Amino acid sequence: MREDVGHSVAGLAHRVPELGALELLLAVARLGSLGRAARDLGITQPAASSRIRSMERQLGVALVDRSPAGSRLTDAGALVTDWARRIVEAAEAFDAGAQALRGRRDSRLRVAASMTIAEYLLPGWLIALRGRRPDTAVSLLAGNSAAVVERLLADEADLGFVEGLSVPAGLEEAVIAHDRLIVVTAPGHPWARRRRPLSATELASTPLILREEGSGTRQVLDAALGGLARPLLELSSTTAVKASAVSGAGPAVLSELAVGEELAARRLVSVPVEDVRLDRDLRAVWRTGHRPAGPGRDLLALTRG
Amino acid sequence: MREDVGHSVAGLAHRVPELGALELLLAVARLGSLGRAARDLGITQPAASSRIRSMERQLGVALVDRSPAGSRLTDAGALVTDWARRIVEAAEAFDAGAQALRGRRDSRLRVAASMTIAEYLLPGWLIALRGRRPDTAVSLLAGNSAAVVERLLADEADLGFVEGLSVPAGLEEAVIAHDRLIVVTAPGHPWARRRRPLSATELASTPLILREEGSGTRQVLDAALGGLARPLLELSSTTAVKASAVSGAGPAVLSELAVGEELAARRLVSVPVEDVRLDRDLRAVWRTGHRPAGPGRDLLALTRG
DNA sequence: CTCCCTCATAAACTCACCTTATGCCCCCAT
DNA sequence: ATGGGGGCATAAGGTGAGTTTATGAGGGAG
Repeated sequence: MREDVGHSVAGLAHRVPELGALELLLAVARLGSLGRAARDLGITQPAASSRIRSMERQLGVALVDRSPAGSRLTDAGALVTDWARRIVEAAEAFDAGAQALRGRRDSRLRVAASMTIAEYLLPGWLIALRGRRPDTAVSLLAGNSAAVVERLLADEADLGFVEGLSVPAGLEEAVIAHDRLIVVTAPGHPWARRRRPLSATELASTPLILREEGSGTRQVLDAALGGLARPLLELSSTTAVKASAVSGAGPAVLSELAVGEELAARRLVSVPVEDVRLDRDLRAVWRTGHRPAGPGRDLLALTRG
Repeated sequence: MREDVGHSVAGLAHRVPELGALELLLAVARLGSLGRAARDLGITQPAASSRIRSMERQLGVALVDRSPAGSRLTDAGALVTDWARRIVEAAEAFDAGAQALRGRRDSRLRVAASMTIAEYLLPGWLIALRGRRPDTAVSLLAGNSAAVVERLLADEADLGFVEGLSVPAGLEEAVIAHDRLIVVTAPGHPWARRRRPLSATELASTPLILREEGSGTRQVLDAALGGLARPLLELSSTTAVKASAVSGAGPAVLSELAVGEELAARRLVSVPVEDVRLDRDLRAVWRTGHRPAGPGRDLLALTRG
């Protein structure tokens, strides 16, 4: 369990420039001059010059070509800048989420969302919403589907997002997207090299790494297999399930949303399945008669294909 | 063009904890105690305590429940930790790429890759490779397909990755994955609401935001349309094309790899197309008779589905 | 009851980063 | 030719965040 993503190379922070430096690099790429980039970030030109220089020293690569006419990225600099952009985008998602989490009850828009949606989708939506309505304060409350429903009925949230199967009474809903559970294993597992799809009975008779009973993910799987899922491990967070699967503990069943990066990096491999309905809808929900208006309506519009 | 990802909220770095703090938070989540997390990162327990505390102050949310038996994440803390993990993973990719970029000629494995692959796929592969062969030093050279071929033939690289259509002489190859070009627009564009797929003639008769002539992306599009692609803008980097499309300048044609996040966050919308072959293969290439052995063979194995 | 592990607090030190104040270089316009 | 302005680099000084060491308080297990 200690051999996964967080495997303590102990010093990532010393080998990767800090966020401010990466932002500065992006600004230089965008504006074409150290001085303009500095002004853009509200620091002085010598500070920018020094920061870029120490980043180049740290990485051991020249990033920008300085000239009396301005500064342009080197080839290596362009590549580094693109990698840096990924970090900064993740940081923007973090920031959007964190602001909503801190948001007080007097926010213009009170959102309640299930963990999976809050984790993987909502930050992106909030960034898009901020692009359209920069002055909207959003507050976020994350919990399981039952908690979301409760908040809505108590009028403590204007708009909710859930992934369960159930259609609660007293609420209206709209399907906004589809999700699918998939079976994944570490690349070394025998199933990783399977060509023939797994059957429902095979899946039901194999011990799996699963979320705990009561979670949306588990509900869907149990329903699909007729309540027969046999747990090898029962863990209470998507992340813990992923970590176990990556470390080779066994096959796991998870939302497609949760494993995109792991599949791309081949830390996990998807195993084909047949004869099992693992699709599920993601729904927006609100109190009957209180269809969201204003910013809520905008957010809802963003989430629909 | 200034209204995109890098839109200078000027202070992201002041609102997002720095990488060291995020790593610390992940360690606390993993190890269940501030002290153990501190030891894991090679700092003292008071330093960890203080850092977590200032992070909580910065975010305005309690992240961990302290008890004499240890520390566990709060609900909000679990969410924040998951968002933080995304940043740290992007930083790990950055680090893996940067190390390879700095790598000297005496590295055990010399890789040459096209920009798109170096940008989006290679860092993940390098992380996976490091997991299997921790002591392998990799050097990376990124350029267009022609440069990759040149390096291989001059024996300045052991293994290359290209996305072009061509099959160069003197080299052997293996298809490792498939990529697809897609048409994207900002959500406000009329095409974003189309249901009927675009025809080849429609695509060819509409001015598009494109990569420059000579790029792999442009080659594939020109071939698919019979050399008729009409540029609205010609830009020399994938990033610039994306930024223009996001800001609503017009429809763009880009690799699927490049726009995953933008599609997920609805900054861009994919437009269906019919009767146009926009698929392309991603290939590993090496000098005839010099099929990679050792670490190169491992990397090759990683990249194949 | 005692030992150990947990976390918090206080005081002193370090050092990375910023600002201010320069200087040099180049291009352009007068 | 000759300022003026934009570009970057360097030097010197200040400030603050993060670190360590030292210590104390609380709870659980043997």
